[in-house]
Amino acid sequence: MARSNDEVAALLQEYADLISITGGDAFRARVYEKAARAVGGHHADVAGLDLKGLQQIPNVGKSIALKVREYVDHGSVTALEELRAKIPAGVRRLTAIPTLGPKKAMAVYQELGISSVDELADAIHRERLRDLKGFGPRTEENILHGIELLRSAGGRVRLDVAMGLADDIVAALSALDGCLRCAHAGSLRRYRETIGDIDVLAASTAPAPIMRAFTALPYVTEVIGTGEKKTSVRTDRGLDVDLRVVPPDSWGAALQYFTGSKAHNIRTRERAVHQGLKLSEYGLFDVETGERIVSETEEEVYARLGLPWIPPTLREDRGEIEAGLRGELPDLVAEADLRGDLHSHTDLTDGLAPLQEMAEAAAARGYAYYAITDHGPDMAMQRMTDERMLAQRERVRALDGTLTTSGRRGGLRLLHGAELNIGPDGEVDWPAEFLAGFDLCVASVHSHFHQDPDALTRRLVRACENPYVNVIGHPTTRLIGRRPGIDADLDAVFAACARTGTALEINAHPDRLDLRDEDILRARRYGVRFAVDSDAHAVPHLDNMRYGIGTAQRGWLTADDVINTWPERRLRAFLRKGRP
DNA sequence: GCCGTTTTCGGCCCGACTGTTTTCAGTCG
Repeated sequence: MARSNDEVAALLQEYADLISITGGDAFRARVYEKAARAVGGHHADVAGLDLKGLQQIPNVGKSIALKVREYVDHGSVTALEELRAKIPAGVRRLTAIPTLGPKKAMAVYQELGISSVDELADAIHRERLRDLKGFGPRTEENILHGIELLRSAGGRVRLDVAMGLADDIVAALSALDGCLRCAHAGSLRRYRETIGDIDVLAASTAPAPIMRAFTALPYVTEVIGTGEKKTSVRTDRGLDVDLRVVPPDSWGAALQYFTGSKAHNIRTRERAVHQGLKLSEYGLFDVETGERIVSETEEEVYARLGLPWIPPTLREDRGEIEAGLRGELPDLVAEADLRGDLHSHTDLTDGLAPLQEMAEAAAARGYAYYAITDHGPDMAMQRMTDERMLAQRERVRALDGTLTTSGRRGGLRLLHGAELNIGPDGEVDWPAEFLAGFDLCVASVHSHFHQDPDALTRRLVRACENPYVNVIGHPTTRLIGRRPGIDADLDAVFAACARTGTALEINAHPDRLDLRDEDILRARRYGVRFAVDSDAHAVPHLDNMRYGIGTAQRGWLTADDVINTWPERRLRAFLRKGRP
């Protein structure tokens, strides 16, 4: 069941937008924006907080707390309703057009009464914008072009798609003579689940040839803007790419700056200001003398601000600055910590590769253990039977320990498991006697997504209470950009996982990344353990683990939180789940 | 409207690029 936080965050963001459009105090608008983000990311449901509790949330003071209470109690906020009465919703939507911000939106509304994208396009064709101050022919062109882009709905792109393109670009630019360093930054370096555009950073003393090579890349369809230091292009992959070229000795400051997030940067720059310093992409400077203090590495920049180096996956202004100041940044789980993968398929069900190939690929990754978890019979299309599953177990046992796994003593340990289906009432494919024969069971929801929240919650909690269910697979079943997660009370599920010794999966497939980072942050407060799994249906899917680890890091997880980093003995003890 | 190692008022991140400007506003990240 959806928490009120997301609704309230949307409301506060709308209020901020309307303040900007009406020309209100820009600082006031910024506070509402910051409060919106803080509410959205707050662990507790704001519907259950009193005024005092609300004011514990950063950037929520008395005034905003009162508005939140008003919304929770009455379903609306008077101040917001008043602004909505002045500014039609369509005017706010105009600001979604690239190059058209709050000022221009207000201008066309006030001067011409335009309050929708269609009306705006029409007005441009009738040359009605010509007489407006600040609007020239290029502005019209840009707005029309922006409307086209908006309508073709580029949207955000899957993490792995963006990573592939970024790797290509970095490789191409790195090969150039004058390019001393090159790397991707931005939300991609932070492993956000979707990517709006790619930021690439290069170090060079001669930017021009790099800019030229960049705009000439084969997948570039349009140059949005180009200068000596920055060039932006559109590509045929549905992604825009920004390239920044900086002097080599600015590399650290530039990488820090272009990695973001914006909110994290604002916090670091504020810290700089309080110390009489100025932080930009060119370095950390003394305000008085203008002298550059540090700039070559990220570590130096953070250190001079009194902070340890902060991993990019934490840079979201979710408390990482405060934790850094206290020396309490988590020692994040890394891909190298993984000892195995606990969720994978073979061609016995809907996987593509046979058991042997999947196991060999796992061994090649240097895993100590690897679980085969094909679907149970409740997924009728998979044609699973007891006999087929038991026959697979024979083959798994025969293969167990026989494959040399790189960099480890002893052979790859194979675990025989299953991905069970959690039925509408929380029951799973097999009775206890049969389940007892597996080394581990993942259990996941695959259908009946639209039950009411109570039923969905009971269903997942009941699965946790099954002594043979060790991992809840892709817990919300969302598909990024295509299907929202189920509407269960996740807090109740998290509590049940912690109570019963059931791990929550972080499914590493870039379509899922489920649990998502914000849910992980909440779940870990309950003391839940996690399994970062590839859910591989083919050999190349094993490489998706990096996205699962990135997501786990965004949820502030350490290796100790993740059961498939544990030594085999500790893992097996966890999988017994307190059974006799 | 929030906040505080400049604390109850006076600040609030910084720079690149574009277009319409004769010196700068708007937008973006």
